[in-house]
Amino acid sequence: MPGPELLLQTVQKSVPLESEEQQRLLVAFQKGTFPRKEFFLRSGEVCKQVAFVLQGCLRSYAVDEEGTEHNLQFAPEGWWITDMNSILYNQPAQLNIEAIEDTQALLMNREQQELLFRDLPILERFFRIITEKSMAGSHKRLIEQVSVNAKDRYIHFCKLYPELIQRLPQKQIASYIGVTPEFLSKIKSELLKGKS
Amino acid sequence: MPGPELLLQTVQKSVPLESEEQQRLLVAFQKGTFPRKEFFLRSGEVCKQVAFVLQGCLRSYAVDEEGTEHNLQFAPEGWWITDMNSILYNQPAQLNIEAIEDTQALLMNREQQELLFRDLPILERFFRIITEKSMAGSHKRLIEQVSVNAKDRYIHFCKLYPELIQRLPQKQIASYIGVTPEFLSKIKSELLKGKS
DNA sequence: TTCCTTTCTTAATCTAGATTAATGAAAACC
DNA sequence: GGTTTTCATTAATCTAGATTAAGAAAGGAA
Repeated sequence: MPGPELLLQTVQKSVPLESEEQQRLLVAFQKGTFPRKEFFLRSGEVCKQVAFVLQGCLRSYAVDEEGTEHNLQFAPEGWWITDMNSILYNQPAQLNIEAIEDTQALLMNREQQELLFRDLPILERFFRIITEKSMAGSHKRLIEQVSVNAKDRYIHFCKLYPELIQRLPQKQIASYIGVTPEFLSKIKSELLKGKS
Repeated sequence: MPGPELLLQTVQKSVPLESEEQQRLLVAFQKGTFPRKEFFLRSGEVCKQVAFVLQGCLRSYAVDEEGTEHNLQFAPEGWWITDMNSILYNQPAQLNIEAIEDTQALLMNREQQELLFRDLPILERFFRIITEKSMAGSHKRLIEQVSVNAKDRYIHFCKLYPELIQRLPQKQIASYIGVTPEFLSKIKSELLKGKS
């Protein structure tokens, strides 16, 4: 059962917080526990909350017409995750967000967040900053997806998230880089041949 | 030569502004003029500014190893555009941002923007909100790219941006939806056949 | 230990979309 | 107003990655 220290640390990497501000921040959240395979959000529901992962790992994914899952994001410890389209526009989520491992998270709903911004403008700054950063990340991801082939996307993923390679089943990584598990298997065996 | 009214209108769709606040906002910007084919940003440069388009249209694109261009975003009147990765981390831009038409824009550099946030927290709110929205848009785009086929991506683009279909050369749209101009041509002829 | 489910691998075949090439039509430029 | 780039189209061929199928490994639960 990890405490909320990771959240305070994370926020304070971007903006300084007094002790009372820290308290005010924490009361905006509630704790959430998600055993492996349980859902934080199911597509069709309206997403009301943003999650900050303390332990474990969540993933967000969309399902296409053929029923194939496409991973959008992994959220291990210290990451934020939500369905921005659903929460912003109050629309049914296209995304599912599911625990890949037993997960502990801090959850904050939108109204709480807006009250928080009203009380502590510094936290509006924090969220402005992390939203800019995740915007930048999302752009990088899109560029990579359209302008790099599958093998190089895999190589890049390995460099960028070495700990996730250890931690996650290959099929989850395949779904993230946008190939079938069979093709990822082929890529890996080619890489092994090439190296030895 | 359009004035800055479009900017004030746009901001005030999200947050209210007093008259003095409006003035303070405007002085953070300078005017920029980009004849067709001129660049607001070239890859390799460090991006220092965000642009708000008053008239005309910009596009951002990345170039892959084979030299193929991949359009990330179009910015017609009322849209914001920048290279978030470059401006945030002060790194050489991966993106090019070029005028597709003769373009008038308002430009603001990062330091100006930070001073603006310090003076007017309400504008930090505004940028928090539009960054959230563009984050949501970027996510939608990524999901679409990986889970929908080219024909349906084109159909969706036509619905979403009917005015751009009129305005832009097909090759720019092809590059945005992630196909070659030849294949888009094929898609279009199939759609025509199907309809008649 | 054994059974059951999930995951990974290999290989054959298939397909959406790329590439190449050639032609005609617009625009843009002088 | 001609000429030179740029753009759109069609068609033949090619390829990265999907699909299908089937076996091997590797957990988990009991």
